[in-house]
Amino acid sequence: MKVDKISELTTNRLSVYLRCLNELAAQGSKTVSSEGLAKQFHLNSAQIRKDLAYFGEFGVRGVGYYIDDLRKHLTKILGLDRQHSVAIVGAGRLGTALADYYGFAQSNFTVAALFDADAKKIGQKIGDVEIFDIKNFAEAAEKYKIDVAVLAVPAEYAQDVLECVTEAGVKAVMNFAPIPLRAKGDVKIKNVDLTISLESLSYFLAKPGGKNGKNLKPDAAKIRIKK
Amino acid sequence: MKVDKISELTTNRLSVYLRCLNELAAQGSKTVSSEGLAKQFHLNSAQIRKDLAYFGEFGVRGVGYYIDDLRKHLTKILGLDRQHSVAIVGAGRLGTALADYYGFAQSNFTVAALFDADAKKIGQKIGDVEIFDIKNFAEAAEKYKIDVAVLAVPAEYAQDVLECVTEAGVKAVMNFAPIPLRAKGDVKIKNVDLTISLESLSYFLAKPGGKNGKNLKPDAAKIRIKK
DNA sequence: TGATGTGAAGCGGTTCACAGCC
DNA sequence: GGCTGTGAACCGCTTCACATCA
Repeated sequence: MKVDKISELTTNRLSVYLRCLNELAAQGSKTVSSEGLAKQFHLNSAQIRKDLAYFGEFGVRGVGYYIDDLRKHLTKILGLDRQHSVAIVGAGRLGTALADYYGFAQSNFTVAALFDADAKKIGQKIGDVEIFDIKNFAEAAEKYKIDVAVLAVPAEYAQDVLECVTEAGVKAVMNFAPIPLRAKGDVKIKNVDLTISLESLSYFLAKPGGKNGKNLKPDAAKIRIKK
Repeated sequence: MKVDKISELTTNRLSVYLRCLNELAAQGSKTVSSEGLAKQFHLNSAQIRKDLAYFGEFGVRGVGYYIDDLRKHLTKILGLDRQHSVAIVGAGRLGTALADYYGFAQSNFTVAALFDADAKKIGQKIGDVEIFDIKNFAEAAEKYKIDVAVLAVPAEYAQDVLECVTEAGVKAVMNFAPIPLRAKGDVKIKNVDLTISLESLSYFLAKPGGKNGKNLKPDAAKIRIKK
């Protein structure tokens, strides 16, 4: 297995494992087996072993994994040993809320700058972070060494903003706009689509057996015109 | 295929299809083929047909789908024809930002109440929405007919809050806290884990070939202790 | 002995390809 | 002729089960 063909499902789980290990370390544990981790955090032990084995042989047979050692490896693998500099584009409610989201710092991300197109907002500060004109993104990106952009703009502007930030050399983008974006080249986009999540909840509530147990008409389950 | 065994991947795509159809309708189109949809929005035509066919025979052979008709079906299937009433728990930055997130209204969700444990916040209003004491969740939930809870609280409180809201009868929960929650019974939880998304971006930037093309040492790709 | 690392089996979702229908 | 609806093939991820090794 080549390291560049690892699925995102695997890397997402690495984040989860790291959290679990942090918790165990805080409790004073020194080692843990894949089975122990799985039991405690409702995971699958074989999957843990397989995920870790993609990156190296971190375990000791008969013992398990040394927690501190494995934490260091995962931190390195996930790139959490380096600082990242974030630009948030869109200084509306969501953008400004994200500007002091404590989760950023937790993962070695620093919000370095906000951007907006609204002249009234430019120059204001959210905490320590100044709002700049999106037109000046490229120079600010260089100055602050931005390597991650968060898109918190209305859907209709998202594609344009994406092109703006990728042209400035940003390779990692977190998109909150509810539309699929198309990027050229080697750019990673993570979509956080709250609309889809909401509608998924709505589907769950609406579907037969969703909200009110099984007391909806069962023959409403499938609409069939013929057959 | 029973309607209750449909994967979440499918229902998520239904949301996407509905968006696409709304866009086409706004442009004045009347019908569209699965192939047409796929081409325009970078989807797979077979998958569109299969997803839709789980719920009925909405298409017409030789023609395609009538856009308005299909929109109505999808709206019904996703439960977007009924109003939902949302409680946001946690009146911090994120919770208050979500309180006037326009995406809620778009999907027929109304934010009816905010909740917090901080006495200083209780009684304040964010827009039209009042902040209540989380201790009074059950009665407020009944009064406002809350059917969806959004958890925007620190990770260490999330499980307790979850139990509080599910005991009040809430069956659909959107969780922003970066920990996996365990619910009893027939409760749907949607996790929006920004930490995992961020760390996924971090992984992408850190991995060989991620940020700087292919100019990192190739032999750093896989750490192998032996073999 | 006890737990890892891993080939093989199992499973679910996606894509193909075409019969069936308008 | 054109496009849907769908069985079958395909593919990738998960889980199993065990050889391997401390």
